[in-house]
Amino acid sequence: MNLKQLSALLGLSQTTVSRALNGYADVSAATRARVLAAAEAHDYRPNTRARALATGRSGVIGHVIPRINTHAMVNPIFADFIAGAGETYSQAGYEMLISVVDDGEEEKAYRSMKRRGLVDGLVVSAPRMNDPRIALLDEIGLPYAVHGRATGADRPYCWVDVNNRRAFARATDFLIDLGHRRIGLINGMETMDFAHRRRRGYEEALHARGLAVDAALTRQDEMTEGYGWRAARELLALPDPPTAFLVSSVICMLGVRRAIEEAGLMLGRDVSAITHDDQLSYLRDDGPVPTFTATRSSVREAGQRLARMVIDRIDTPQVPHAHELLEAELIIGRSTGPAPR
Amino acid sequence: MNLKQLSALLGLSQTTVSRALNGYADVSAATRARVLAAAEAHDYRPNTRARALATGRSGVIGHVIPRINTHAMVNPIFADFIAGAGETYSQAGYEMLISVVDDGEEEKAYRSMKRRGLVDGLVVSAPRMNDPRIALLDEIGLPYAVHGRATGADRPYCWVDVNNRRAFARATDFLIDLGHRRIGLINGMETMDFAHRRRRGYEEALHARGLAVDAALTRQDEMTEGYGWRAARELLALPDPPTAFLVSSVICMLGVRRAIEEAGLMLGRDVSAITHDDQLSYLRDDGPVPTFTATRSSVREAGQRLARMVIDRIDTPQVPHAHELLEAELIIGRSTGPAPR
DNA sequence: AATGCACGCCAAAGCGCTTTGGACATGGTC
DNA sequence: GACCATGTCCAAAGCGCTTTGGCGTGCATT
Repeated sequence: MNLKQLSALLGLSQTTVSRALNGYADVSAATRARVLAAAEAHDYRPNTRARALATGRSGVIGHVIPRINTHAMVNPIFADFIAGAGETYSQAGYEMLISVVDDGEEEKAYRSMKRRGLVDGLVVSAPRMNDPRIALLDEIGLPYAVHGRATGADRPYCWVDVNNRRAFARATDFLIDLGHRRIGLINGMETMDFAHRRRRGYEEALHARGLAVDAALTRQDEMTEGYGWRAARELLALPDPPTAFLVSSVICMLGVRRAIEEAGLMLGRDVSAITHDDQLSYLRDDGPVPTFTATRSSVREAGQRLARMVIDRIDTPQVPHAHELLEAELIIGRSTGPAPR
Repeated sequence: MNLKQLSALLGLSQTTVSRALNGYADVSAATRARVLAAAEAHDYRPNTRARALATGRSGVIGHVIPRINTHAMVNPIFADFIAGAGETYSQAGYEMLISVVDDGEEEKAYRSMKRRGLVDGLVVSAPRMNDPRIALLDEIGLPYAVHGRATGADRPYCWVDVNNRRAFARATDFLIDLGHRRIGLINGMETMDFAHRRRRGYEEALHARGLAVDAALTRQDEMTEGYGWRAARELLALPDPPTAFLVSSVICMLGVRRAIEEAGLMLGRDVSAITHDDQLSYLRDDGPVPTFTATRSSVREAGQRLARMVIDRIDTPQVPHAHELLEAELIIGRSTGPAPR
């Protein structure tokens, strides 16, 4: 059933049926009701491609995921982020397109998407420091919003981000309050903007309390369980080991806990640790008293908000760039306690 | 730059330019070369929507992810699976569309996708026992392929699956060879087809060696770290506890290891455990000697193969339904050893 | 009676591509 | 010289929508 058939059936022109369906005012109430009823009865859905061609809008928003080498680490937060964004898209009548492109082909991919009219807008993920994609997309002229910020980008752009700096500053502060003086940082890759900000929060909090930053106590790498374990093991083996850790993700934290327990220590008593918790659905930690003390912020919610933001950007490009800074909650669990003396 | 402009520029008709670009034979070599050069020079890309409308094919393949309640557990293998499928799609010139739909709306979503001409084909994930989606998609007439099988589906369909039954049978057998007689099964939800098959493999292997299945030694649930920990803890607390475990995923396994270590036991010496390993990129365990003994099969590769399969299905629907049964490797790591006596 | 104005509807022109069904040369066959 | 096959190219007709511009009709205004 297409528009032509539907309008023939109703004895109306395609114009009128189309306008009735799309809510134009110049259709009488009676006619609109008839049209709506018939559309419903025959389960009519306008053909997406034809509509896209006619309107010049595809109703699709793209997410580009770069494929680094062949052994790309897929971001563990990807699934939940996508789920969140996807929910919002569905509600708003948009579709989500995911494009896996070889690293280095990203620019080509963006340009191609624009030229082919494939998408109305884009979501940019995992911004790095001075991320070049922002200037690029402005040049290409594709609406977009960024999940995170790109320190060094000197132009305005839309973003949703967690206040990573403050989250890690608060967490550090909390540990200091508990009497910890040597605090290890098991960070993500600091070329990633979020990790950079977390380090800043950590360092600022230490300074504010008159504590020196000891480079020997910090690590950065891709956030796997194995990395958490290795890093914590190494740090615990130092002559003057840290009594507490800041950890960048729950997966990492699982490794940290393992290293602590292997060392015959007890998490939350002998050694404290706070992790950032993105609330990944397959790593939920929300009993009455959570296992881990954490700076918590739902990446799924970030996905929802970011989706909304791109849509707004597409609908009203003239509005100034929107920002949303989500504050992470500091959730007290069983992995922290007073510094042992 | 669109086709009209490009052909005007070349002094050719749109027909000829289009046919030159699309490799038709009735274009002279010289003309084709000219067209190709001009297209390259102006970075011409045919408008996807117009082409889709003209050809009746969208060049898009859909992945539907159902959103169960609000607290949907997003599948942890989702990201790697998507990455694999996405790679194949890019190479084949297809795009991937991901649609998050409320549970219960799935049928409506499929029908709508068909009517709107949104996608040329679909990938069905996480099949349950007697999954109704298979009959539904046949009725709707949308090409598809299934990631996994649906026990009870009585019609032919395309699928890619891991030989879960054999993998778990082999793992069980291996543990029996090591002298284990009481083997616990920490399974996924057995409404899921893969979990059902794993249990079958486990039971068959026990029977084949004359061992009885002890229902008290098996568990099923969503595969989280916490579940692995709880299940292993409970089982270890039994009067006659298992000396070995079969575990359904690496995330679960992390919890199992924790429970074992908390109990003061050593994994691989006092208690053995084998997990299934989907080779998730953020949970890689591939040192020279892996931490975990595992039945290993790359979900990313499954994504690649499944993508290829849907594409083939779209291109040549008349061909009989394809199947691919991937055998999991049994990788010996440090989490297994002879049964203590 | 002439004018103006909503109101409700429609014909037709796109959107940018693909594809059908020729048209026109050229050259070889009989 | 008539005929046919072959090689190149093209005009025009869609694909299924949206949107522009306009056409009647009836009613209030002048």
